[in-house]
Amino acid sequence: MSPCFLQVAVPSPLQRVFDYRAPADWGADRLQPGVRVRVPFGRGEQVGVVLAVRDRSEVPAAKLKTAHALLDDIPVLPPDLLALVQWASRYYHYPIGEALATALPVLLRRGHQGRIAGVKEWRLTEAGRAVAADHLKRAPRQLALLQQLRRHPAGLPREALEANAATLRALVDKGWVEERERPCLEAVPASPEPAPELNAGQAGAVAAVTARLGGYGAFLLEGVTGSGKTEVYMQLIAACLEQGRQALVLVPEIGLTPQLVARFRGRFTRPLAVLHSGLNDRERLCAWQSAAAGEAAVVIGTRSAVFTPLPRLGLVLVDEEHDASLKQQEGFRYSARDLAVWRAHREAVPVVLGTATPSLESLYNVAQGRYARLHLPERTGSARPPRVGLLDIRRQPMDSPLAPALQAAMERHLAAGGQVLLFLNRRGFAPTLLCHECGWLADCPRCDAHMTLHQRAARLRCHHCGHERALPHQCPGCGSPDLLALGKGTERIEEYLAARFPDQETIRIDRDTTRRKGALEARLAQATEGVARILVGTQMLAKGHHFPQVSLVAILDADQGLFSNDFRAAERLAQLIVQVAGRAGRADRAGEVLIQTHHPEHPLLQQLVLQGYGAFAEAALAERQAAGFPPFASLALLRAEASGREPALAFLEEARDAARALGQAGVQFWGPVPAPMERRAGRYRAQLLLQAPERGALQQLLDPWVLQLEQLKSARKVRWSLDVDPVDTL
DNA sequence: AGCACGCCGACT
DNA sequence: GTCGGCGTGCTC
Repeated sequence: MSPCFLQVAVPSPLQRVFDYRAPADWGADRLQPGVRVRVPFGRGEQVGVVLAVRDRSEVPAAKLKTAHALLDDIPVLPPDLLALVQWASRYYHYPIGEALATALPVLLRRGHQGRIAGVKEWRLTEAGRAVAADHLKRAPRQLALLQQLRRHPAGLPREALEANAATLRALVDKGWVEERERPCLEAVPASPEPAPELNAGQAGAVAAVTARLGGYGAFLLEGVTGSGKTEVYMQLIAACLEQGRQALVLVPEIGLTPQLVARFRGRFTRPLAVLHSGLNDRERLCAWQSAAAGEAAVVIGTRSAVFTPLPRLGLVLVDEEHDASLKQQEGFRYSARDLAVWRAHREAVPVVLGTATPSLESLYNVAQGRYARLHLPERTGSARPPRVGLLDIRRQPMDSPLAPALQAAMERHLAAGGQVLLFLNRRGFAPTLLCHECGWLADCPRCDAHMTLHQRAARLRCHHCGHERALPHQCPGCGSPDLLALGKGTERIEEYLAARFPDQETIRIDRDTTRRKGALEARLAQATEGVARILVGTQMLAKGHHFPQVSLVAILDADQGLFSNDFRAAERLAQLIVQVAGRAGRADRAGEVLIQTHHPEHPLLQQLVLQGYGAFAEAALAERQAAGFPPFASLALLRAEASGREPALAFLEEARDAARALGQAGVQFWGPVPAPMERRAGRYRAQLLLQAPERGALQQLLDPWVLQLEQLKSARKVRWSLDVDPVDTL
């Protein structure tokens, strides 16, 4: 029997794999790519994934070690998925061992073996449900836990319980609370919701994609808010399930709401698994395994769900394909959308990218004939598109954050029984605090940024590093009590509304008011029910939620997005405006959208308002082409941060020189330059941008370059990362 | 990245 | 005389 060598990807920041001897008694049939092994590494032990099994190794025998344990009988990653992660590792130039570790559920990368059948949950017993509250008058903690469990009769996992071990113990000893195991796949509905009739656009889209089931095809499904994209998704999934295959659905974090899951779950007679960031390790692995075992027929999840093994994959859907959150912004910086397309191609299944506001990349792919465009032109039912208007706020009175015309519109809509949604992408009371006497500004000591004033909390907070301090009563510089809150945030709008519309209930939805678990759901429910007539909030309010009574939407400050250094800022602003506008007038009353700006003549706003997103996108694409920016060029951004400015810049300069020395034609270098906010959380940041008209030229440079970067002496003093296809260059 | 080994300043 | 600073070398 010839000796057996394993090529193993070990989690380490090295762009390399490591060879090990396999013990002679390991069955050759179990040794396949994709199985995990426990191996000695350095002076410790690591869990790695076997990439190849060979009968020889180039590594000198003296250096070779023997693997310790084989953890899987069958590959934890099937060949298709292993290929996906390996491709992504090469494309994004992220070490294969770490890339695999990112793709696997935490428990698997720690070496967990065996199937997880269910997740442990705590719930009230019969006796616990019967107990009267006054039994626990002297034990407020126990009472609180009891009441929490009453609100969640289905049970809660341990970490969701607002109770310490002693409190829980006390209630268990009384026989009021018990632990039980719940299967992680929920029972399917006995009588699923019937599929509604489709309009012509929806039916055409469903027909086009179903015709391609069983082979690769990429589709851009473009439909305004309310045009019924979700229904198209569900009927496509139904067609896929009918063929006995599985469907993968990727959604942005913020869009994966309990309502959406419930809607999907209610429609199919096959089990659905959900993968999102709120799961604990056991829940995540359980869902993952049920997908890998072929039991879950539909997997719906956020970007990391693109790595879920699905033995009978038949369809891939990516919702809100333009959304920046589909790109991981740290560590393994992959685009879940782009990997979804690659995966669909490899596994020969259709992929559908859905959105109301396509990314310019996807529109370009349509123009190139790589994606087929499916259009849902109409809103379902009798809903009509909203009227959109620009509000010139130059020379408006400064004492109100809302232009008189907006206030009048609000009164009109409120009187007519509509809800009003005010959108401002800035939380807190005011962006900063200024001393009227000496000009002192509340700056963050650790960042090149102002601290935001939070009135109710009476704190100054840095939104970039989390640094906090008490709100000063006098200027720390000159002692003057004359401190001015500069600018406006959502909290200040809320305060203003309370004074201006005292009879209307207002609800604020931003990260500050929804930090507590379940708070977002509670507030959204309040908003949907319509008790609150005025809704004010940030981004969170713009995405995915249906407020049927909202008839007026206002964007309070469109100017932030108009003059950013980032080449994608205009695209983002346009998408945001369209998404926010989609919140208006969903039912049968026509909605109204008002955009406050100091630049009503700005071509971007003009184009968007007068001609719509399509015309905007066309113009933006022409600009990108002229400037040589994506999708007409490929970018990579090398970032560095260090304790001082110099080491970061020195590393990037050395990196740039090394790249130039590689002599790859067709790649331009911009920088290095200090990052737009150079100091953040006490660290100095800088970046070097690589731009290439041809993707291939960039990749050919990156391959050898990244290996050299690891060797640079100046790299020791910095933390660096490479971002291929960055979504923001800031 | 960790974590070793390896040479020069202020301390029990 | 040591404890420990972080410079550079390695991980099959």
